[in-house]
Amino acid sequence: MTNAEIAAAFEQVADLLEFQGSNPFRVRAYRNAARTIEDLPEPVAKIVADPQRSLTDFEGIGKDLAEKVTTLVGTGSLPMLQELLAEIPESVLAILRVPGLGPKRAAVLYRELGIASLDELREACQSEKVRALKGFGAKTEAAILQGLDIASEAQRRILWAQADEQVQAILDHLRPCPAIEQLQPAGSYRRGKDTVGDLDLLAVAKDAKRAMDHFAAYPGVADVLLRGETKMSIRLGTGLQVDLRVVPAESFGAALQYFTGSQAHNIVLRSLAKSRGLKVNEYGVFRGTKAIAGRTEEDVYGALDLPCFPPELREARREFDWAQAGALPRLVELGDIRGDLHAHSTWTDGVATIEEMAAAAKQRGLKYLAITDHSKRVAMVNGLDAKRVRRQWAEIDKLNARLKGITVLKGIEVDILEQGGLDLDDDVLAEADWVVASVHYGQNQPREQITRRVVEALQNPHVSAIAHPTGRMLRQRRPYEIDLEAVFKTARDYGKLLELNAHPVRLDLDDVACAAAKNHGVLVVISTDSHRVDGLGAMRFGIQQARRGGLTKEDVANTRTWTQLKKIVGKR
DNA sequence: GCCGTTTTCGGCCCGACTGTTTTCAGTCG
Repeated sequence: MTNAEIAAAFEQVADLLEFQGSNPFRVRAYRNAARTIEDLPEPVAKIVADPQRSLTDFEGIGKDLAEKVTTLVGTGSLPMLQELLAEIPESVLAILRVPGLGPKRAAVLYRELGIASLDELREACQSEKVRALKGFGAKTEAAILQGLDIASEAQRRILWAQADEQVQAILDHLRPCPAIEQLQPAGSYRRGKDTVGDLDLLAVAKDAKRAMDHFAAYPGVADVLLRGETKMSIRLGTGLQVDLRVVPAESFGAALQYFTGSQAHNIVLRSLAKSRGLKVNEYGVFRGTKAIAGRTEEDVYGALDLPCFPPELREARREFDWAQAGALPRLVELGDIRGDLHAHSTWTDGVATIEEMAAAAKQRGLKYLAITDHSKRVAMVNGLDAKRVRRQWAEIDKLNARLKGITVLKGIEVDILEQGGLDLDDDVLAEADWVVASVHYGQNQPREQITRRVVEALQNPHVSAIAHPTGRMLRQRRPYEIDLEAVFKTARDYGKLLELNAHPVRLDLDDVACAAAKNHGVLVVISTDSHRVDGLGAMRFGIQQARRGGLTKEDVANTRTWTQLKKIVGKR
């Protein structure tokens, strides 16, 4: 069983227990354990199999949950979960996803009216049976019906890049408002999560009412969900929910800290404060009733003797341990990047010439750019055979002779063939500065076969890196199945790199995988896989993920000069 | 169910908003 599957089982247990009205802290214990396991940089099965190690060493996993994990790994199922499912139909869990309905009310609906599915819920609301229940009323009934519509509207998380567009548009709308003095987006958007569920905006305003009126007048607003003194929620026509909070200037830092989250990070922070006789809320840090911090985030963390964590690290993973040890990693930054090592040109499916790409890279301050067009197997895009790639490289040599301030590397994105092996002969690859290998075909093969192909490619002396190693290549396609553990191990043993493809919809090496690579001592290379000049701008998406994975400048290969880098990958 | 510079019991983050209440429970983040 994979970590994700084990985590999902625990999440389901938590949902069911919550529905049953169990001790909320017990529910939280299951959710915490699910998170811990999901974030683990190695397969939990490996830890279980190792007699030297114990699952209870991990945060939030005690004796009981360690046993349950062992059961799940060994048998693939969990008796406790089966028992819960025998008592409660799985379909009721969908009801918990309806906005405004939590475990308490869902349980009343199930107990009093036998409602066990979304369809039954809609039916009961429409026939006005729900309003008769104690604690419910006509307004609640209407709210549930509206919530049902939202739930069925595939209300899923959107990609960070899509959220970014909407954030910028809203900020542009809000900034001219004279009542607003400070404005800052928070939430998972600020933490740079690969996907965003809703947006949180934070403002300091002379006049909260005017600020909210201005917010409500944003042309993209479809619906005002709620509006109070300090908080207002709207839903955009795009389906995205946006919350605006108005806070006093002396609380701005505390509010920014609080609304940036994550929730798990805040829980740890507040517990820590409590153990020191302090209280943290969105208005500040308090000793008794006296505020001792709140204006800036630095003050808030500082009052607790903590460094101001970069938002990307605030996930209650390891940041508090790092801070305690005084060893918070200095995360990689966009400015550290010296070169881009995956780009296409008009020779295959790119839309810009090599020279145009090089000029754009130089303009972005890069010192080198590898042109890695496809090899011949990708016939659809006129992939390069030995003859054409050599012609391209001769042209790059000529180009380099007249370019100043940037070096174009002679690269290739060589296909890892279905039956194994690479799409170009070793004598050709040997002439390249930079070789990325990737799986484009045979993605439905069994896990062992794909793993073998990639591992074999990593063992080829001419290969520099594997592109999209987790197989998350296209948004709409399911990633291929691969034994990442084996890939990390081989990459480490052979001194090869794994590529974090920074395309906004192709986040192939996510934050957890980045952390795992680091854990295995494997360097990551962040590349944009650009097919056009503005594609080079996607580097920032990759940086975000790498930062979330705790990667420093040293963990990312393309922060090196090309001279340093080619020693790492053993090129001439 | 986890956890321990108040350690094996008794805690577990904290506040805003809403609707149905007549002082508060439920939900959300």
